[in-house]
Amino acid sequence: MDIREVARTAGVSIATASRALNDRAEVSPATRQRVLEIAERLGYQPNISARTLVRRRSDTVGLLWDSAPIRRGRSQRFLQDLLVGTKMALDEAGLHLMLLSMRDQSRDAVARQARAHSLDGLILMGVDPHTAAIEPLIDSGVPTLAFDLELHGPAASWVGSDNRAAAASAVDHLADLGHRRIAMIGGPATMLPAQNRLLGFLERMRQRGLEVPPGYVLEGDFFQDSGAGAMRGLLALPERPTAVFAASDEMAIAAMGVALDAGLSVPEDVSIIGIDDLESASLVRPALTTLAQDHWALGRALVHCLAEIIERRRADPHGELPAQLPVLLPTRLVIRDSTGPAPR
Amino acid sequence: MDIREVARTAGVSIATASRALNDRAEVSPATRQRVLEIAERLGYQPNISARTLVRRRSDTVGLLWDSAPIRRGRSQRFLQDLLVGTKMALDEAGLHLMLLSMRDQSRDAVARQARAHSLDGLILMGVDPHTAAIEPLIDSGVPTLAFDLELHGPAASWVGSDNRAAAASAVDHLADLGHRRIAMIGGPATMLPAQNRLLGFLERMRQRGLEVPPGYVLEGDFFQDSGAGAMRGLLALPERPTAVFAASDEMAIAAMGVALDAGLSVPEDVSIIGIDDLESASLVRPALTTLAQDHWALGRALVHCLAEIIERRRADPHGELPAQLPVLLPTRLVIRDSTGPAPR
DNA sequence: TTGAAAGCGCTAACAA
DNA sequence: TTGTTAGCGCTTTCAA
Repeated sequence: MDIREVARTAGVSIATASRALNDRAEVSPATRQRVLEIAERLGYQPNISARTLVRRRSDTVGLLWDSAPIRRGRSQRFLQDLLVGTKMALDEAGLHLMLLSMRDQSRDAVARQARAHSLDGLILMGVDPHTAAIEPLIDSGVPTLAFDLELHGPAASWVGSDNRAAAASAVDHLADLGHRRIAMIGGPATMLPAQNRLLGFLERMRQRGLEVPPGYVLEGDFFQDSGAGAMRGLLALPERPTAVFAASDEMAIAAMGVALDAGLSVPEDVSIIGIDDLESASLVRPALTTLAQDHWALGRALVHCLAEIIERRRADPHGELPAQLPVLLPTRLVIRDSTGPAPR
Repeated sequence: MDIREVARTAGVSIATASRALNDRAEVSPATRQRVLEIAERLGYQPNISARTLVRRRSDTVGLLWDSAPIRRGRSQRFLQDLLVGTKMALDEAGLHLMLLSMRDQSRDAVARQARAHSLDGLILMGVDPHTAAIEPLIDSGVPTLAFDLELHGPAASWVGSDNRAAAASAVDHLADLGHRRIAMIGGPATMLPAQNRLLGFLERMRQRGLEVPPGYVLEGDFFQDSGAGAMRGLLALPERPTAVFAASDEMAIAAMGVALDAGLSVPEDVSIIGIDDLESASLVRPALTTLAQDHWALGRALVHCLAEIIERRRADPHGELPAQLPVLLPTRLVIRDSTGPAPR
């Protein structure tokens, strides 16, 4: 069932059938109508490969998601949520989604995959900023948008939550509750969100005149074990904090578990706040206070930017693109039961 | 940079270049070597659309995942895990993954998409068994494998956990701890896993001589709210159960929350066991005892079956396929802190 | 407004 | 072992 069959049945040429099917202007209403009806009746479905081959665009976006951490047993909940949000947004934009793998580790593997599949654009999530693959990708000029990864290039940009502001809100929330000894369990120093969360934390602590004693800032890796380990360190301190801000819900929940197991009450003895708003956050007892990242909004924002770059590229393949600014979305403070007034 | 360029540079015909690139036997080692080197040097990357068009296969599998529940705010953690497991397995099998959407609700939308993209196979997850789209899909003859959905056809089959055995294990575990008043919060009656979990529960209860009083079997929908609601019902019973088996971790965790909020101790007053082994299960306090579904193994099993059907199809496009049997994988009892000896 | 024809980049049948 | 050639199904000039 191809376009030839449709054309023959409708008694027109293939060219005309194509024009009608693609809603081109130069075809007469009557003809268009007839072709469309016949295509419908015959169950005609255009062959995407043929179309992509000749149009040199696929209406498909590739998504690169480094699954190595998951392979090592770390779950990356948040990225999974992000994936869902992004998929929805792509659906709305009429773009297909191809999941790419990072198995091929060669420098330009990604750019090559993009070319091979005639991908219109690329999305990066959970990709290490030091991956050698990024530079050739930027150079290739394929429209690319990343989550939480500073990407700058002629057709590249990035989207993320405003982590600095988020961390500041966390400090504000705790400080407003009367806490003065506030510790932070940070993320890996190489990652942008971790950097900004730390920055926002330190900044706001200073602004509010709160000290950060030695040992009060620990580096985790966003995953539970590191959160638990850090919390044990915090509890062993001669003067332990009355509140802890963890740079991920996963670490926050693990930290809370350690506190509970140590016989402390949360939030009576120690308040804990996370960031992400994973589903687990509302499931655990006490339910976790956290800064919610809106993965739907992030997905939409990303797809929006990407679609715009693609559109611009199409309109003028070699023109200058206006510099793309990163989009930073606000987080939302969700107060649950793991934070309360400072003890005494 | 196309195959013509490679051929010209190597001083051979396009056909020979193609043969060398595709590792065909009829090409001389010297020629092959030369072509490969030149392709490498030129950064040649075959155009997938062109290849798909002529070969009529794409080495790509489509994954259909009904995101409507997520759109309604239900998370489907387990499917997300399954997606990850499946993606890994596909990578290993050298298959690309295309995420399909169910936006187009017409009966044969899926089969059409499969044809349009020349997809080699299809994976269904979280798809309602009553969806009208399934029948035309089966009829279309596209190799299709589903999770937790009885699919039978010339090139279709399915994979899932052995839910009946899983439920039986749950009963055994609780009964071994001395529980006699065991209730169950089931899943939606239309869904296969829910049916089998209920069946396994009732069967094993009978086998062990345990009664199931009226009101002891409640129907939920796998999501948290229904678990909480059901638990409230159970606690309101004149003689409340000492143990509850919930047909999903999400319901189990919510049920546990209700019990805790009602001032009961878990597992001292009531034991709770779930099924899935979501990440949250190990995060909540008390940590949830559950029956773990191995999503990696499920993914691998599914991809294995699918690849086999695809292979067979290729070898003999119109031959009879041997009847595919569904693959049922065992679950694993993970004993944590939410189950304990029966009270008194 | 329509049709004829070229060609997107590749594979594979056939011939040499 | 290699080359010539005919398409795969579609879009898009160009001419009518």
